[in-house]
Formats: sequence, structure tokens, C-alpha cells
Amino acid sequence: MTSVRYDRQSIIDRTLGLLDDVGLPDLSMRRLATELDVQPSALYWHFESKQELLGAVADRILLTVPDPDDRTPLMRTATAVRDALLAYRDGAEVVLSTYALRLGARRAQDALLASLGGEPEDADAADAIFEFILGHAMLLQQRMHAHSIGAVAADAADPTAQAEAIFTAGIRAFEAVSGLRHPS
Amino acid sequence: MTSVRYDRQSIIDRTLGLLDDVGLPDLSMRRLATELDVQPSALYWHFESKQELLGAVADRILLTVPDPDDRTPLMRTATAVRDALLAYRDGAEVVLSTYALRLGARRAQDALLASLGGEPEDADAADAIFEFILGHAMLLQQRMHAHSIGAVAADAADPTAQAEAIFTAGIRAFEAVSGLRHPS
DNA sequence: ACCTGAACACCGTTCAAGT
DNA sequence: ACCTGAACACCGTTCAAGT
Repeated sequence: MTSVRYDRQSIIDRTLGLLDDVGLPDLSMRRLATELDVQPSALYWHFESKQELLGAVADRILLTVPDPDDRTPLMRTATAVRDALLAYRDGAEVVLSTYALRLGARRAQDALLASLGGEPEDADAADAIFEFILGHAMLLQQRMHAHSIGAVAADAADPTAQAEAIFTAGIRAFEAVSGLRHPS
Repeated sequence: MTSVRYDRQSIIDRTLGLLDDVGLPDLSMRRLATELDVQPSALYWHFESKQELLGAVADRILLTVPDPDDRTPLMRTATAVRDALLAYRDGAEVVLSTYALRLGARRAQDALLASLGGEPEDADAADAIFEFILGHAMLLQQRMHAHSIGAVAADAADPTAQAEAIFTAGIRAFEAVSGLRHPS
């Protein structure tokens, strides 16, 4: 009967797993505690609040975004950010809803800025691109869920199909602007 | 002691008011019921669920967006959509989180498409713009709240300042693309 | 038609106390 | 240092019953 011990890292891992299984609305501290075979109050030794835990989860989600590199084309970096958000169920909402206090989000913005050429004058554009990707990914995951529970009109097509075209249209617009300003 | 009666419309109005007062995290069916001097269960005669009520609120938030008009410049329409989302506390999150099942969201997309010229080939771009505005507004409201409770670094400036520049950078990118395709 | 009352199965969080 | 046990103040939702 050796009692299991957890550190922040392992709790974050298990939270991500549970998130993928049940989705954000059903991700409760009590349910996570049950999953870890621990009392709910035990979690509060490691994290100050649910918010702080979700913030750490958000940082982890964005950790797979590659390091900034000004030779990576914008479309590639943007796709990497999007895919990081889509890798876990409700990932975009987790990042979006804990964003304000996040430091880890800078990682994504830095990568996008590097892909734009790294000029400080493009910082606003990089932020705008990140905001577009976040909105896009959250809406897509919303629709995927609505589609999976059949809460949507029967004529509704698979949401991922059109999403790709919208994503491309969005990123291309930013590419164009960046290309105009820095003609190669 | 005449008992007050409510219809969906008046409940939606009061919900919007309560949302503005307490924010989405504290907007509960029980609290709303107390506000209306009614039992919580009474709300379920008018609305199937909290989700459905919030969906109706989301539709109402977007109702102030002007009717589609292809003579309205994109920046003007985009600003109208953004301002509708910012008009109530956590408005962007309410719209974003109930979007999938919404019909009312088409209103905003239609207005944006009209401002792009109304060509069907620009539908993806119009959707992308809407996604950008949603992401932008939600992030901004997040930051505004974090700023107001002082949950953010002391060196952090007022979030609305930079937001305007980011918003402009985003919409301009889409303007440019539309301009390239339909030269006047 | 519209609402009350009571219940069911949950929440996040705190805090003394244990080991 | 790390966790338990018990409590506090809440949730969304259902449903019989009232008017």
C-alpha cells in the first residue's frame, strides 16, 4: 500500500489526459482527484487554484510549438500553433481562457513574429495572427463537439473540411501584407 | 402581491444585465433566478438549459451589428462587430462558446462578406475575419479583467491601448487581400 | 400556462489534523 | 512535505405538485 506521490509535472500530464477524455466542461478538480486516487484537497497543495492548474496545462499545450526561426515560412509556423491547440480536446479554449495571466503564450507569438521576419514593427501583426488562430481553433473544436453529439442540423457537413480553407484564407492575408512590406 | 411574469425576451434582457454586473463565471441560473425573484426551476419553463439561454443571449449581443451592405467599408463593419462583442462583459466568450449551434452568428458573417464585396469566393475570408475578431475580443476582455483585479504584472499597461493597433493590423491585412483581388 | 418546493448529483475551496 | 477528512457555500437540472 505505498501511497503514490505527485509533483506538478505529473499532475499536469494527467490533467491533459483527462481533458482529452472528458472535455473541459467535465474536467473538475474532484474528478481529477478521483483519477489520481487522492482527495480533492490534495491538489491544492500543488496548485493554488483550478485556474492556476489550467494555466500550467495551457503552457504545456503550447510547448510543442517549435522555437522561433526566421527561416520558417509563416504558414508552417501558423499551422504548428494551430495543431498544438487542436492536439487536445478543448485545447484552444483552455489556452484562450487562461491567456491573460500566461507567460507561455509568448512562445507562440515569438515564433510567429520570427516567421514574419522578426522586425519589431510586425509585432502587432504577429499578435493579430495568434488571435486569429486562437479564435479559429476554438470555433472549430466547438463545431467538432456539436457535430459529434449531433446537436447540429443534419445537413451540416464535417466541420474540418471548410475549416482548412478558412484557415488558409486567413494566414494568406497576413502573408500578403508581410510580403508587401518586405519585398524579397 | 401580483406575481411577475416573464417571457423569453425579458429574461434575456435581465441575463445580459446580470452578465454585465457579475461576469460569466458568476452568472448562474440560481443567481439569475434570485435576481428575477423566482425559483431556479422556473427558468426551465422558458429555456431548455443554461446553454440555450446563453445562446439566445449571444444572438442578442450580435443583433446590433448593422444589416449587410456592400458599400460599408470592411473596417467599419469589423469595428461594429467588435464593439457589439465588447458592449457587455465577457460578451465575446458568450458568443464564442455558444457559436456552434448558433444561427445568429451568420448575421455578423453576412455583414462582413457584404463589406468584402459580396462575392461568394470571399466567404472563407469573411469567416476568417469573424474568427479573428472573436479571438481578439475574447483575449482583450480577458486582459481587461486580469488588469482590473490586478492579477497581472505591475508593469502591464492598459490593455486597450495596444489592442487597437493589433485590431487595425489584422483588419488591414484582410483589406489588402480583398483589394488585390478586386482592384477598383 | 407558468411557477413552487424539494430533491439529486454534483461543484471549488479551506483548514485542522494526521503521517 | 504531502495528504486526509470534514465542512462550507455553492452549482445545473428534474419533477411532482400547485394555481
